[in-house]
Amino acid sequence: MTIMDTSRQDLKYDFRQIEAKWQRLWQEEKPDKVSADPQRPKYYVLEMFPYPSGRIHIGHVRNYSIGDVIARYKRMRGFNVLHPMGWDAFGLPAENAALKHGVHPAEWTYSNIAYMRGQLKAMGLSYDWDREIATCRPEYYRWEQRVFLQLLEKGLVYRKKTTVNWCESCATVLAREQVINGCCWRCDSQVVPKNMHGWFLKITDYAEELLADLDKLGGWPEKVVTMQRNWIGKSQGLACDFPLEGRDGKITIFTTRPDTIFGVTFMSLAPEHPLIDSLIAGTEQEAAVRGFIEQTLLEKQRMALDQEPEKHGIFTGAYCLNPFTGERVPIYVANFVLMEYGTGAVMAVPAHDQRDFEFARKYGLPVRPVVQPEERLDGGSMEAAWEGDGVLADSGTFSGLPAAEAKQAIIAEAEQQGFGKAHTTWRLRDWGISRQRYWGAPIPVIHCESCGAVPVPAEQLPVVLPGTEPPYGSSAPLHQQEDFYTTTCPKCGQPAKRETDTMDTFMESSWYFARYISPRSETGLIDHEAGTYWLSVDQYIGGVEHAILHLLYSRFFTKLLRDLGYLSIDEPFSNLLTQGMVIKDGAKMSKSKGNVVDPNDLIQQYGADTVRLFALFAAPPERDLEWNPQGVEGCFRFLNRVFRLIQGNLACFEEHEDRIDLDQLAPADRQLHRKTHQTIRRVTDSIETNFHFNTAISGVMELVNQVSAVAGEDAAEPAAPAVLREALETVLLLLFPMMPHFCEELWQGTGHSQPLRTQSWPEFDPSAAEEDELTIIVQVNGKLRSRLQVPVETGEEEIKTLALADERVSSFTAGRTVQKIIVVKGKLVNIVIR
RNA sequence: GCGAGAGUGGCGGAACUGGCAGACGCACUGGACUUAGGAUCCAGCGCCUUGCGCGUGGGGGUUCAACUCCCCCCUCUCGCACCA
Repeated sequence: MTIMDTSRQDLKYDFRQIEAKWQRLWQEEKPDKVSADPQRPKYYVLEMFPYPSGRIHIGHVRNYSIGDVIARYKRMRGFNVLHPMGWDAFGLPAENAALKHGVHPAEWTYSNIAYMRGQLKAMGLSYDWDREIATCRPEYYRWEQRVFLQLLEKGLVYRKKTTVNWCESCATVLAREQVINGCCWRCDSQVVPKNMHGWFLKITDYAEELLADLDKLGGWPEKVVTMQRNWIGKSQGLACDFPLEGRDGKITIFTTRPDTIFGVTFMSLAPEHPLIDSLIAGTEQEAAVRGFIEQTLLEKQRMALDQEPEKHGIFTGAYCLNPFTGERVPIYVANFVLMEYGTGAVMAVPAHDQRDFEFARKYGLPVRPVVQPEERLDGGSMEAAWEGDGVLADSGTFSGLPAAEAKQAIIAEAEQQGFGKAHTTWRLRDWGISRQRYWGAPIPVIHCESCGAVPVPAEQLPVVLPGTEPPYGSSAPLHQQEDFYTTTCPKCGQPAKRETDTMDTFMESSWYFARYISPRSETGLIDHEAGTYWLSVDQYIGGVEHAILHLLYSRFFTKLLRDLGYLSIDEPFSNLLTQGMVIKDGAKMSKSKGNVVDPNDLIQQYGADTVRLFALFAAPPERDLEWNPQGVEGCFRFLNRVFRLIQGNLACFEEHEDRIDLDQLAPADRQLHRKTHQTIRRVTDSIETNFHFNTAISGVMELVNQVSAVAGEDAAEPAAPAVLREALETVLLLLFPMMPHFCEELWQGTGHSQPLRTQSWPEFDPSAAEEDELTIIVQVNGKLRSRLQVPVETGEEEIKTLALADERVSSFTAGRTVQKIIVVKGKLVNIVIR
């Protein structure tokens, strides 16, 4: 036993030896390996899995420390805890590394995984390592391919030609988040729109449910829920046809303000609107309109995304007719109308829409108010659009109706007349999952000249990405890999070509939480029974940067997998904790800023327990954490203090007198015993209510401070051994989830035969925690003037008397009239004087 | 512009349901031990004009009592951004 053998003088907290010892043991014994057990309550805690970029960074340290405390705490509370880890292993950086260093992406990825796994183990994280997954393995993505085919069959996957963000110099499609101010995030060259075929997932079919089920996510931060709600962006209104004047055809518009339809004075089309061609063909405006469109599109491309260009447009020369009034409406092309939203055509109501208003004023178009607030609007003199509520005016039979009522009435009328209907528009787009990249999961489709896009038969799955087994082949995109590319059609047997796009890596991360349930299953994506037991994830933890993409896709996938019969849950993550960033010198850590702290160095210098403690102590988890090297030092000091404190009081562990009799305790012992139980209560509350480990830790620090005052050789009155022992054991029990190696070592060193991890979380004894004296605050006119120490049972009248008799109080009350005295039981007295 | 969150000592952060503002830690100051101290221990530590003093971004309000509730304003962070 390392501790007992050393003489007190030389005692040192040797974290290297201690951490290595316990990690070795955990590696051998696998104490955190779990299986489904319906007899026990389960708890599934999950941290967002990392991309194997090469090394763990400090944000990972924080994320996994938080998750590990929760996992260990829940185990001590008797839960059967699933706590897995894996690798989000497909992605662009591997290809970049391949280009730069000539290593195959697979080799690069697997060696990174091996290194980072070692780093995680050096942190002492309590994962069930037997469940580790890597998404780049065919054993993983074969199920994704299977799901893809099932969705294809259900019509939830489709292929279409669309405009994508294309980087010429990298020769690839970029995801929207990889386009920064119109430029490529890697090479900074201009991103251009390009029309290409791609595969899409019909997330819009689930828009309604994705929106409605946000209400079930009570355990999510409000912020994330709101962001998702905005992202989905439901708006309800009227889709309505405006027939063209003097020719066949119509313009369909969408509006959320059908109540303003009598105020339409012109029509605006997006520059990309397909109708424009036929409207202007052969007219004298043709050249001018074409020139305008060309310039607008160019401008749109060049414009930095964070500024709005001035509104401008051009008259096409054509008119359409307002279906309600038959009035002629001039048709404009306008630079602010988006083809991607609604129908690409907007009925313009300058009196009630600020953009239309600005446009109308600029081009001298009429402004006609039709929704009148109390103070009557005048189209000629208005200075801004009125977007508020009001009563309809100049609106035919609808005049006089309040706007809200008018909306419904006008929609009903349009439906009855057959030129419009109630319509809902979504901001959410279908999810384009095709990537022209090598390092991703192949899309299991074969293109045949006569049969078209043919699904790969299920029994031929997985479609394995070529060249991922050593010796590694080329990392070139799949269409350059002849033997992969060329195949035969499963339907007609003719020569055919495989799909060469791979899937967006967000696909893999959308369902990994489910694969952890039965990661080695070769018969299905998930073992149904185990899934029923373990899912959903009780606590998910990760960065807020995934608030939309990953978390929305995972919710979507959960519903897809449910509808395919794999899962029986509606939502994947019952509770979500979005941890803040780790910052240094006021800025996010980044290589370019040169303020990066390498966890490796820290663990070398202080040990994992200290680093974990600091990551938990410096800020509550949801807030940004300012990295402070001196703060780390302070945590290290704390560990050393506790170490010495326990070493100096080993004697109290030798006696095994367990009973603590409240009535027999000396006042100092009673006080320590009380503090011990108050600390248990406080730490438990901090963890249970909001995972505020920072306050939990400071609670334990207070207890340690108090023990220090009454323990050891220097103490004036040595504490009773049983009380001291209880206090010290409590310190170890409460700190264990945060600093497991340290606490296990001391637990063993103080003569316990069973490991600390098998112990239950301590229960607090309310009667032990109870105070028998109270400090009553005495205020005069609301200001603190004195304090009274009274027994708990002191009555109100007595407290009043004592307060008035208090010397410091009477110096304020002397010569004044006491107006009233307010007594708050157990807390304070406030004497109000004039 | 819209939406969300935040603003407390030199710093990170505490404060239950309206009831002691500044727990805990860092930094700093003084002392002890010491050849030495960047170890350890002890003490101090919001501000000032030192008093019926001031103080939780600013201004008002409700209240016996406000970091906490209400109104107005300022600043910062994040997200979305011409969404019809």
